[in-house]
Amino acid sequence: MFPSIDPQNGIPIFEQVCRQVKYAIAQGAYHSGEMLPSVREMAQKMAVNPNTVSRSYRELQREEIIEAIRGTGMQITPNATALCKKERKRLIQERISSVLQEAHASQVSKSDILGWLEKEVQRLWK
Amino acid sequence: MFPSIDPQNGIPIFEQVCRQVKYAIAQGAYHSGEMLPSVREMAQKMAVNPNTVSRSYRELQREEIIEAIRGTGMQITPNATALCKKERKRLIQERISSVLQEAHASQVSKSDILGWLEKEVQRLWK
Amino acid sequence: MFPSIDPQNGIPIFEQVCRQVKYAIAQGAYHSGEMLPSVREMAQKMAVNPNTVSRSYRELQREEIIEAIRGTGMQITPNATALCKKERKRLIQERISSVLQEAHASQVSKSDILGWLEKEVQRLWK
Amino acid sequence: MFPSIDPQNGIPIFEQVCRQVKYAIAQGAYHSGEMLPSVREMAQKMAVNPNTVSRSYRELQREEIIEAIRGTGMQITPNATALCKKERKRLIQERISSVLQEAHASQVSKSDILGWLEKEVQRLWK
DNA sequence: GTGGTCTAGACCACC
DNA sequence: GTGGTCTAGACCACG
Repeated sequence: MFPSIDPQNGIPIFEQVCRQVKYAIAQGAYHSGEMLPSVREMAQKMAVNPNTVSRSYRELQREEIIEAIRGTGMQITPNATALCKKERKRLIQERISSVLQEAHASQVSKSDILGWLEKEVQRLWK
Repeated sequence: MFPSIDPQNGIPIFEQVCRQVKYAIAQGAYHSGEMLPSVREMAQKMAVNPNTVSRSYRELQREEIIEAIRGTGMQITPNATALCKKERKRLIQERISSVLQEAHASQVSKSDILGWLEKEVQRLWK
Repeated sequence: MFPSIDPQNGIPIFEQVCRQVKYAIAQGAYHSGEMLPSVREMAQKMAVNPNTVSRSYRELQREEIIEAIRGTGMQITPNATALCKKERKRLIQERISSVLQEAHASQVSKSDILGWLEKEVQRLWK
Repeated sequence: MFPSIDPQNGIPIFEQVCRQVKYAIAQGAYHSGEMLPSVREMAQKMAVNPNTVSRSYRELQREEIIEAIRGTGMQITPNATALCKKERKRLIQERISSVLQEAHASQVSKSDILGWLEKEVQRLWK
């Protein structure tokens, strides 16, 4: 279900956990009203310190993607799916914009950049 | 010549200094055999502690982009321009590949992604 | 465990720390997966500033002898022992080659040099 | 006559100049009572800053290998040849002793070390 | 003047 | 608790 995390790649572990939960929600692996695994369960699944999972959940709560049900656990909010999808889209567009801007600043020619983009798009979307 | 650095953006200052020097070399602002501004001079220009610049220069030395001439200063190596240009190209291609991969994994449709790319390329390369 | 360092012998302290760690690993005092003493601990043991130890650890990281586990400490990499042993061997062979070359260039006779070598080897290896 | 110096190898340039002069004297290229080239001349020959040659000469004077003749230049002292030869011998013996000691401390086997020594001696003294 | 090293003390994010 | 970064100020050898 969750690919495990990489403690060496510079991205904080709690951030990686957040991303994976959001990703799972955006893909429809969790739906509104479902419960997320408990902190301890999730920590074990991901081979991560429970404190770290706890921090991730706190973060997700702040973004209103999950909410704490006292004595029960963390529940996916009604608009979680929409939020996660929207965020993914925004993030991807931002990254595209930023990399193209840098390419332009580095004086990469239009034909070079179009070539690279074409190649990757072909490869991925077959 | 050098835009100043942003101490708040998460990227370590010494890393920002490295990047700016590499960028300047890639753009042809420095050529092989020229001397880089002295540690103290650069530190003042960028409003940064000399130790920080020193660390950046050490890093650039390790990457064989500059070399220290004792008692004299830091000199651009013969192949610095090639190295910097190559690195920029590699970085941009990697980022393009990675963002498109994520877009694909998020099930963005081919037409959507092509639309976004087209729009940005038009905007930047006029 | 670690003999302390000599701040007066021309070799930078951070370099001496690196060497001692590598030496300890080559001798089998540390094994893959173990944690190195923390920066602050090592600094106290060696009566050195923590920043200096930090620089040594950074260097060892670059050589892939240890890796940083965030919030946890520095861990010996899987191939650290092999790397350290190999480096020691390389260094010794280089030094032998260089001193013999200089002896030859200085027109030391073959019998003289053999005599000196024999004497030292006997003395050390009993 | 003088091989040129290497500004990148860690050994101070003034030290390299000293060594080369001593080496030349030990080899009999200069004899007692002869004059050394002037600071300016030597600096040009070696492509080095005159200040640096000056410092080397000062050093050689301190070791009583040359002496200043006012208004004339630097003269090789009567016992220069003996001193230089003796120093070379001492240096070589010290370095041999030190590297063998390190090899022993690193638990290199007697047969390994003998093999390496043999190979190098054969190669150099043919 | 140059770069290189070291110390001291501070602050940060992470686990 | 951990490592990582930054600043400040000092000292050194080199050219």
